[in-house]
Amino acid sequence: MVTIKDVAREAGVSVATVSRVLNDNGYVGADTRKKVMEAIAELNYSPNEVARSLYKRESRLIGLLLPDITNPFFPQLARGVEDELSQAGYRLLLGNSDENIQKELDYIQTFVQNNVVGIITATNHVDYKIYEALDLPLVLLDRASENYPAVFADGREGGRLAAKTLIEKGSKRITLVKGPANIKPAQDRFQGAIEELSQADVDFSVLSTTSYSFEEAQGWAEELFDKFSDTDGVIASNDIVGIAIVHEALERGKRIPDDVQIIGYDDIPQSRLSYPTLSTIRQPAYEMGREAAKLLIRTIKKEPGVEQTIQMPVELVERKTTRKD
Amino acid sequence: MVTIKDVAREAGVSVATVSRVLNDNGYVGADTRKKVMEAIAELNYSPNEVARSLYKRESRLIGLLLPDITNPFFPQLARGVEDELSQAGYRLLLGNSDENIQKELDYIQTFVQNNVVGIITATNHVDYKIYEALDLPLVLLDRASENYPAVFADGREGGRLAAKTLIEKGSKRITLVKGPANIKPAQDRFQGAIEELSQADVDFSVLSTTSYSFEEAQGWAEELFDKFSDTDGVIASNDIVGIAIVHEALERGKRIPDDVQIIGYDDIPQSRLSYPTLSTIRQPAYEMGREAAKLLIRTIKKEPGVEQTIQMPVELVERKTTRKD
DNA sequence: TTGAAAGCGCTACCAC
DNA sequence: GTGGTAGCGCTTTCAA
Repeated sequence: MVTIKDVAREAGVSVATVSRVLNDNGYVGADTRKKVMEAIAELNYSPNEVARSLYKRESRLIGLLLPDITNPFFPQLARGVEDELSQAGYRLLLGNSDENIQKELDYIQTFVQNNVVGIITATNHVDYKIYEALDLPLVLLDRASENYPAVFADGREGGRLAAKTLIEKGSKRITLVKGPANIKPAQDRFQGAIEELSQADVDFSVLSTTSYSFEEAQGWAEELFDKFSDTDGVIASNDIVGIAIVHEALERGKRIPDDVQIIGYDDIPQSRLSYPTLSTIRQPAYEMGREAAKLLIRTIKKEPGVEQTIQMPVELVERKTTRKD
Repeated sequence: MVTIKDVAREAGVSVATVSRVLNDNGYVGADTRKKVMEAIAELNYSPNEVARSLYKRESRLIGLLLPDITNPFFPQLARGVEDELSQAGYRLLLGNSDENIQKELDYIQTFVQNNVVGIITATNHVDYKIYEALDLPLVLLDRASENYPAVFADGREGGRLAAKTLIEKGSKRITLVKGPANIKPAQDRFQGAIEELSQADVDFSVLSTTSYSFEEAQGWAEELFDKFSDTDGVIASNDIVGIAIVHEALERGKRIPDDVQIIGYDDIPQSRLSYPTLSTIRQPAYEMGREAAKLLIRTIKKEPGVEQTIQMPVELVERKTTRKD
């Protein structure tokens, strides 16, 4: 490993001087600077971040905590976060919590042990006690909060929009799929949909589900049509479940959208590849990730007047599982 | 921040002693140990990994370099890696390279700067010059190599299997979709398919594509049926493209699998949610991730006789886009 | 069985 | 403008 000492020796100056040119602060004579630069290039030196981090008590690392990168909504978030962060010179320490509190605690702890300068968490099972004690910039992603900066989409409005869409397009016996109870955003969109459905002149029923997983989605879809075989409009808890429902409807010989309309939630990339393509409520996941990263960077830099909360717009994406008018 | 000094003071011992109980080495009297443990608990102390890392010149961090987490094949790999690694007490520094050599170099450099103890890379655009100079355990994931430990699935065999399947099930005018030229595994499976097709008594044609992205998949599918409208069997370059092709075939009024059979590659989770469900060649992505992590850990620990290379089996998953016999 | 102290690579303060 | 050096939190000799 080549260290600052080697560079100093090579350039015939002191380590202090090398450090100055490295960090571009303090006075350094033009030719001294040149010598140092040459030595750096010559030795192919790059500073040890660990030593820096130790001294300055802060790294260029940021912790990102996700429920499960395997759920196609999260890679988008993660990518948005990374793209913004890496551009600003930060690197990502990644953890998947599976909404398991112990894993979450473990990751938070190692984030701290590694001197991260901030944390972004998209976890729902948040135990505020840890976060409270955390003396670190924190931003919540895909989750609202009164206590922390947060970036999230308007779930309630999204739920309303989904319901309104099906109602306007003529569904009369709507089935609303309720996502996992412990996932806050799932409940928000559920509430929004309920509000809208309650005010309208339609029958509706609710199917309770406890997961978003690919493995189980098919099961929920079957259960749905077993229980509510005559439904003519389904509001899915997310796109995975929505795609599974489309699939199952076709399997049972229903015509989409004539016999049954289906609307998803999230707008994951594969929704436009389903057949028929899935109408859905879009959350701008990638942009949410970017915004969260920007917000975090601003709070790290202690910029004044940083908004506590960014609510991203939700949007109807009309494709082929809803009727044309 | 509570440091080892605080603990030492609280316990009435020296920092050396605290360090000894922390690392469980050297002699420590039973009651001294007890006092220290109590102080640690009392102060809720956990050691600063950065300081440790600096002194020992190695961290508990591992760098993971991926082309793009947004491509659904990679979250599975990543999750496998993480599950295995975190269990062994390692944490993940994550980077997406987009197959861009500069990003790759940047990430590698910061991995090194942060004292990672090893690197796993699933990048194809590998510039061996950097890796050669790297004095660090490295394992290649989803990529074969003679020079480095690697975990990958048998692409050639997979390609063969895909072709053989379509041939056996009666396709006579097969279209083979060739994946991006710079992606090694894509070429392996392509070669395997070519081999098999060449030996068989069928016509076939090749469609060249340059990406795996969701955005463009639809375009490839359209191009395919525009150019080869009478094809009765398609070997897709991966499942994303496969799903897009299924979609487009249906759109054009073709019956699947009667008019055209389609076989994908990877077995990403959403393949079983497509309609009809996609027959495909499965790569055990999650397990590949785990194996890569295990392999890395073993080489880090310098265990003797570590295999240089692990080839994972590839497997036909028959679903609804191929005929039943 | 324990403590003192050097030193990991770097930054920042204080002299000159 | 530049160099010497203390010190970031920890581990590991070396002595006692």
